[in-house]
Amino acid sequence: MNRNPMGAGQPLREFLSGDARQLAPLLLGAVLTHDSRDGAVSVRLTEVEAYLGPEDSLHPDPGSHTYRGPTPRNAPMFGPAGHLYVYFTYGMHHCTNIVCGPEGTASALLLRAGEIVDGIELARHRRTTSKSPADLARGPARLAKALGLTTADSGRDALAPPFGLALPPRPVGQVSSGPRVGVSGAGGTDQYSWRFWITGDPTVSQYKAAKPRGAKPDPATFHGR
DNA sequence: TTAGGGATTCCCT
DNA sequence: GGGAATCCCTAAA
Repeated sequence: MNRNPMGAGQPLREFLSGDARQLAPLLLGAVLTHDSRDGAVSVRLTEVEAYLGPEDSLHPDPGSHTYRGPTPRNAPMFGPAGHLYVYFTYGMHHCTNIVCGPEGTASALLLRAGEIVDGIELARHRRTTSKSPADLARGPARLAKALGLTTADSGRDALAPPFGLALPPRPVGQVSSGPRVGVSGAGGTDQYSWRFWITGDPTVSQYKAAKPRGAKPDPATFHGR
């Protein structure tokens, strides 16, 4: 679980300094651990989404929090790779990103879903409403909840204790991709098919089209497992 | 200072 | 399948 597919000995942080869109499929199967006071929970990532920063003028990303430049909230995304960007949304949920790209750029991978591979009892305790193991981290806010992450963790280094990230020994088999979830406007179209998931994995989140507040989801745009 | 809306989830119908 | 819950961030006045 520690070998680096980009070459033996190359530091993980350098690996993460690459293009988020290329990193996304390689991060599938990686295990993120958070060792808190209550205990450790580890999640094997099964679904991620790439978000880019404003520095690439050829490919602006209107779906990204950094589209309009740096703000206090999104500051970690401009920092070094391997750090966490955690944000609060809908008045009640937290979502977790791993920052990618060289320092100064603002790309990241949103962790959309995963499989709990360690600390399942603690994860279940945190996720009071979820019944089946597959649902514990099925969805970005669920994943953040299972790992016990909040905005207090935003900007912290995911590669150092109490966190840890281990790449899979080899890239996972079949990977699917499609438009990002919940992103309204152009950033949610198939021009930005930057959502990647392990094909057929039962922990991949349910697809829901971005809701323009009052519109119906389009069945034609279904991109599930 | 305020209004608008959100990288969602859960419960109810 | 639809709607509520609920608060923070951002932009605009």
